[in-house]
Amino acid sequence: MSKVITGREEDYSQWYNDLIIKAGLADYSAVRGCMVIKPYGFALWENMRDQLDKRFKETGHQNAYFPLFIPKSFLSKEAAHVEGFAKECAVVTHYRLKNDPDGKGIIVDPEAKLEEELIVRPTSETIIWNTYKTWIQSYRDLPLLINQWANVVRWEMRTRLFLRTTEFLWQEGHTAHATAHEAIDETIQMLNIYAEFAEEWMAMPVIKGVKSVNERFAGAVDTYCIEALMQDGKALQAGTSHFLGQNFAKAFDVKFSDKENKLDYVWATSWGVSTRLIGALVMAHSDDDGLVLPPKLAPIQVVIVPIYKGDEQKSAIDEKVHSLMAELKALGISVKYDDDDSRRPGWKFAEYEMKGVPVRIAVGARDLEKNVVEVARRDNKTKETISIDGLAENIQNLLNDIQENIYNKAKTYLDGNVTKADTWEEFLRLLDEKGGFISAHWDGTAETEEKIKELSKATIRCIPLNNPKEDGKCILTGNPSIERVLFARAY
RNA sequence: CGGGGUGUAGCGUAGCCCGGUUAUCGCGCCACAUUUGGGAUGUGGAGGUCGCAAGUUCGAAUCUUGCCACCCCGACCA
Repeated sequence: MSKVITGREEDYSQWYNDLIIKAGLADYSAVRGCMVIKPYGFALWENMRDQLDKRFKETGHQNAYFPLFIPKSFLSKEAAHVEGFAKECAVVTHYRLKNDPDGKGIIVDPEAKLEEELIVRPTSETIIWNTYKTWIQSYRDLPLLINQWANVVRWEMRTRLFLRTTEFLWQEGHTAHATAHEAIDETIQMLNIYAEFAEEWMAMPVIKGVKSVNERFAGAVDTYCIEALMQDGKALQAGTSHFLGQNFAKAFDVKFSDKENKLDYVWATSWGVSTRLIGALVMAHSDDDGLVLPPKLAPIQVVIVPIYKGDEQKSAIDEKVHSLMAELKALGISVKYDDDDSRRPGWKFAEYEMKGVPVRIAVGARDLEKNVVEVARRDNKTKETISIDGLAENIQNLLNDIQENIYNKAKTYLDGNVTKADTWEEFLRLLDEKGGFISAHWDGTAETEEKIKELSKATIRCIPLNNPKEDGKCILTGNPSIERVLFARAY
């Protein structure tokens, strides 16, 4: 286990920040709480986005785009929704600047005050449901299955690269259905897509579950989520899928005529994942040497480093590498040849380890004589000398091995860190000494949940799907309980 | 908004307590040479409103006051 991960919380934060900046994923910007996603980080996001987008389309969804600005009055139409987001909204009040009459630069023109203020969307339910009202009249218009890729703004007190920034990128799906049953099926379907993506692509095992009332999305009937476990023992909500019931349909008066010509409100879902997934990826797999990226998402899957003395050796290596790259690319493997002469091999080795490139191939004159190359894998840092014949296929297999190995390692960690607690003392001790998820009985009341949070800083992450029923006593109050739920300290 | 901390070159810093020539060092950057199998070496060079403003003083990175920004911890949260 890493030094940094067992260390103090502050050190871990520092390490996380430094790693993201050093690996070239992102950087803080001139704007408070906002970050610049750098090309390497964005390439990673694009890979995630493409795969998710493909799954959305396979399940019948279409992309669309709705406005960045939301009239203030829209936000207040759903009571719980406005309550949940009011405290973190950026508000546009004016539409013009002018020169300061005192000659000191530029000021907001007081003449240009907006009649109604605009909110920079913290999420798009309201503007979307306002639009859906005009799109939906009949059951023939349903289901309406829309997704949008967008940015949103939430004015959080404290920010943290990728995990919580003032502006972030995400996708938000918003669907309308004729029946509650169908909407719930959609909610679960999307949750499953997120879980599969996390596990198969990010190599990050997750627990699927449903949120308690306190942790539920503002305006939802039920919030389903995937929860992942970071290497420092804290949980991270990696995606959510909400069954909204008829709350937004009622707030925005979205009705449809069914086959019997009866008028009813539609049933809704919304679901989203964000660039937070990149933060999750970093904290799930990284080690003291830098990032460890799963091959399926790595912007660069293979890097080739030449080792040579003089032009003659270099051109012999170039020739071999170019044919090798063609073979790798033919198998759909993204490969970079770093023959930058201003960096030495050792520097490059360290650099690509920091960046989490899954496989490194070193080719030198010595190797060419023997028709071999040195292949190093990032996940377990082992090196092997492999024949150039059939190398591309071997690399492809190796990438699959690495993907699997990273997942298995994370899975073992997760499985080993879901611990049962039956007394309050044990609960606190586990949180402090071990971390991870604590499976414990809870009396089901919001008050108890709140009290537990106050006393221990742990929240209910979820009630796992298919959770076994089991009679017990609440960890705090001793009141009767019908099942265990998962607690953790979380990001 | 509370607690803690930091602002000096692209990055990291010394100097501040105890005011005094041309602001220290390392990394990085530019040029040349030698190098290249785990973050090379030498020589030369460029790069600074010492966070901002006012004050004290013959003289301020250094002292005083005010302000600003950022980071960490807490409340809030995808």
